[in-house]
Amino acid sequence: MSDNHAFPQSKHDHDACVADALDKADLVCAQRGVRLTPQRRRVLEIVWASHKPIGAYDVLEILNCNGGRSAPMTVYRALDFLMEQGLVHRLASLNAYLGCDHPHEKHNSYFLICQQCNQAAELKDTSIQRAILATTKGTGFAVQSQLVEIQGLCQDCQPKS
Amino acid sequence: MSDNHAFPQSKHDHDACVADALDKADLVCAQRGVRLTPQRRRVLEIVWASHKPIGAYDVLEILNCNGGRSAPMTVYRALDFLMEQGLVHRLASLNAYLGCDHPHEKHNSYFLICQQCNQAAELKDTSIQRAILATTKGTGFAVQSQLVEIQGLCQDCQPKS
DNA sequence: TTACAAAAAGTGACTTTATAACAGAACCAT
DNA sequence: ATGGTTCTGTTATAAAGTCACTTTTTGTAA
Repeated sequence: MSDNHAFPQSKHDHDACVADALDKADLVCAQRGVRLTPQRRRVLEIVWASHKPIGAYDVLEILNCNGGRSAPMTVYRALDFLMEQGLVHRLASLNAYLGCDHPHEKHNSYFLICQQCNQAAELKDTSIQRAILATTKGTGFAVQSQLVEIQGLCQDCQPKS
Repeated sequence: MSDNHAFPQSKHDHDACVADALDKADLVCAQRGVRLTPQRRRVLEIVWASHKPIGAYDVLEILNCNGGRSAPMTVYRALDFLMEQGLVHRLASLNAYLGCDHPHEKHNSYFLICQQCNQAAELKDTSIQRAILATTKGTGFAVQSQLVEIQGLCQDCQPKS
């Protein structure tokens, strides 16, 4: 079993992982000529640091934990920017946000969400995409975007046999 | 192109369609020994009558339009029951509810949502399901349920060539 | 047939999630 | 420097959903 696109390992270096994501973000924003301002960077950092889908108001709470007084709009604006740039994704079934680890490329991603530990994994695979296109073909529907969120139990949370 | 599982035709008999759905609902509830009370039946009727995904508060408004005084809980409780029985589905990307036209059988459905006319179609197809299972296989993830919502333009709303 | 427990509905306050609208500050290209 | 654009602050409010408790209805069984 490869660890490619899988759930974050329980024993990995969170800090390095977050730092890496921020580096990537700096890079793609510089390349695109958009501004990863301190606010936006801080929100991205918080989302990544949680290492699982996190709600906007939870982000806000962390943002304000040192006496800050930011309002919800601040967080939503930052999240909107980050989503536009593909740096975070929104999980509609959780009303929560998750850092994306390959923001440099356009992709149709879908998500595995563990109902036990609340971790989520983003998978990048074309077979579902192909199945969707094949299935909708006969309907005359013009696909623009898709939302695929799969609930279940990750390997670590399954009852051991 | 078949009209099987497609968008509702613009010129179909809404009333008959709703009546049919209610008949089916009566039947499946009777078979299962659960109670499709007047409230629940009325909410189901409203959802069906809209013929497109409808929000809980919009249901409430219709429910109350003749001087009723129902509270949100009333609607949410009815919707919860209807979802348990597979009589309606919730579209997470819209926070809206849609009547299901084949409540008698268990099914993994997915949805085409037109961004123009806001109609939605429920598709029942196993190829996406198979693709999901095939893709998740290597991850050790145990799939329990899935959410597939596809945004785009239905045939009627596409720019004509 | 009445009495009782379970299921359903009523009620009001409340929580969570998200947006609107407008004012002020920072940035940056000329 | 200055003026437009982008970003942020701020207040209020909308939209979606839940909690906790009460009352009513309903099916069942003594």
